[in-house]
Amino acid sequence: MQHSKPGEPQILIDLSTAIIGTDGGTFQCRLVEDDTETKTGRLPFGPFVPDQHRTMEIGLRQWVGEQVGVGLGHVEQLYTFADRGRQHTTPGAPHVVSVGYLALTNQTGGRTRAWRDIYNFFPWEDWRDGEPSMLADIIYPALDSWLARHAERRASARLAFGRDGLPWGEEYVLERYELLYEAGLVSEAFADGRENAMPTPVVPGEALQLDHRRILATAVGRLRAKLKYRPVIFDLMPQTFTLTQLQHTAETVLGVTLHKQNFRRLVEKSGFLEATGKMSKARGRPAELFKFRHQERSERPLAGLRVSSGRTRSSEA
Amino acid sequence: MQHSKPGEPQILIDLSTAIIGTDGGTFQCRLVEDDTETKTGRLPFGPFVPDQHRTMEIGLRQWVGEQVGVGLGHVEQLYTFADRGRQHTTPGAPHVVSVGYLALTNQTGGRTRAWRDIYNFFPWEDWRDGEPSMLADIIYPALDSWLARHAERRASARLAFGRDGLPWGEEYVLERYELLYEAGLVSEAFADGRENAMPTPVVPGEALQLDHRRILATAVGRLRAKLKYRPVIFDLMPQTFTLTQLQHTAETVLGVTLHKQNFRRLVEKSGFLEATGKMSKARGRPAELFKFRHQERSERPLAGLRVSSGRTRSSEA
DNA sequence: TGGAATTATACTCAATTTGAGTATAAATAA
DNA sequence: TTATTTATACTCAAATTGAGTATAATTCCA
Repeated sequence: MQHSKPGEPQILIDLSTAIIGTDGGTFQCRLVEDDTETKTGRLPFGPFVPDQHRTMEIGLRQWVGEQVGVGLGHVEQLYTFADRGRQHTTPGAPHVVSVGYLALTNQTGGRTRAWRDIYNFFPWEDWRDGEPSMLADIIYPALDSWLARHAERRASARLAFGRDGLPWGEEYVLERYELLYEAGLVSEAFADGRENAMPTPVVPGEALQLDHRRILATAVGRLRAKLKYRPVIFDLMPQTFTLTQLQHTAETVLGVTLHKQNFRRLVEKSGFLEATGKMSKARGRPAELFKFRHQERSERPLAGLRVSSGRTRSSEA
Repeated sequence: MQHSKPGEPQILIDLSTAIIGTDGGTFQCRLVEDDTETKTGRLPFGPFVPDQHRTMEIGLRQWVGEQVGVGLGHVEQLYTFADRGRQHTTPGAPHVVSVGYLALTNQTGGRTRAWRDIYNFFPWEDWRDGEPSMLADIIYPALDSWLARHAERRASARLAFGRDGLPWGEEYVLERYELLYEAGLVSEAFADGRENAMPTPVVPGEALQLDHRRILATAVGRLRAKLKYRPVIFDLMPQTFTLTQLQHTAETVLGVTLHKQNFRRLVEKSGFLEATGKMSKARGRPAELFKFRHQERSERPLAGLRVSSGRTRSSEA
């Protein structure tokens, strides 16, 4: 019950934000541009300074504003990571705890270097064209060989990766990343000094600085789960949009394809949409433009968006 | 991107754990017994000391072990609270951030002073005998008068409390508590020096020290939500149990009554239960004793436990 | 100019799940 | 022995879901 006495090592809190948006079928995360070309990317982050920041959200908005200047919609706290040896590890330095946040935006900056495709960091998470072949080719063999020495983790691996006939749960993004980390299959596992040599095989997928890829995995997992019971998808949409655009956004986030007619039925029944009367001009038959009814936001869960994972893109008629 | 320089005020992290169990229809939380009779209760908590605790969970297990000595089942991080002025507020003292945890146990100590009924702290959350009359009698009038001056919070209040024909969502425990706090209707709102005099009416319900009632509200909300998609309920059950006991536990946690026959159907179909062949000895017809299949735990979501809120206890045939 | 291709939208239908019962069985209490 | 209590089995209509087929309104291009 006593608090730590003066003289004990200081604790520092970093606020790190995964800013997520979509842009025409790509799933994007905003990185900071201040790094040299050769270094791995990083999320916007900075210390929580209680004297300046009445709440952590105020602090994070300051760092986001200064470092990337993106307007944020929905913001939510994800998780607080504090394991020793998973982030900054200068000996003697204060211990750094990082509080991860998810922020959604509908202003993605197209294809600048700063907006990066999230599936670059987690290529095994994109099932829109069917099961990524890297799972069977690289990940499962490597994971199985590790599991042979770590039988106690087998049940977690079955659930996370949907082995032995279990379904692939698209929301277990963090669980999958953590297992790969634990198995030494992502390069961050070796930046921490847990082991010395970085062995092959390391699974494809770009790394990020510090524990930022872990925070991003948490963000994606949370967003995928939340999409199914809260109307957060509209924070990713422009003012008006067609039902197909809405569906593509959902598919981009979830990493699976959906059944078009049923998606339509679900979303129309939900009561969140208001027809604008205007039409989109595109290739085939024009689609009606809808907008989100903000008044309804707080009301209904938009239950569903239940994945009825249609065909994959490649197998479409 | 720079970290805080030496000389800035120190940050302290408190790890606070809401240990939850059930005991024959009461919903219990473990408090620490070291307080004098007159003081409000508190959760087990203590500082996170990075040099001693490799992870926060290790730290919390230490404080729980020392302060209450309860064996923990499922443990999960809830949220990190850091708002200035919502906890310790000695000026000049280090800023305290608290990380709240939920822990489940099946060893409740009966009716000691240390195991307290959670609905003492949130009496408006127990709908097993129908809507608590205090809502219409005390809470809604007080809340409405506050909302008249804070129209921007009206939508949140409608969702949290299920006004205007919206359903009561039993998982919005934190949202309801936060609104009552914001409206100045719980006594903790005045311990912080935000306002000086503590006005009446203050809503019924016992307070806890620091921000512990807020952490407990987070815990209950999370548990209620999680019950619907993960088999956490079994962490609250003894080794073997009848279906009725299982149902009573679910009702106790959710604060509503369930339709017996449908609960049975749901739970039998889930595949989590294994009949032991033994029978319980009680008043009416003996019930079969079941046990939880641990191997299945990781596999299925126990989808459902969908509240089909049967009759209230009082209106039963 | 007139299909072919493309995209949007409407509608169907069987299987499953849900909500709300009724009916019956096996014990104890009086 | 009968009432009371509790457990369990079964029914049935309504709603939801999964997976289509059918048709409409455009542009593309030969």
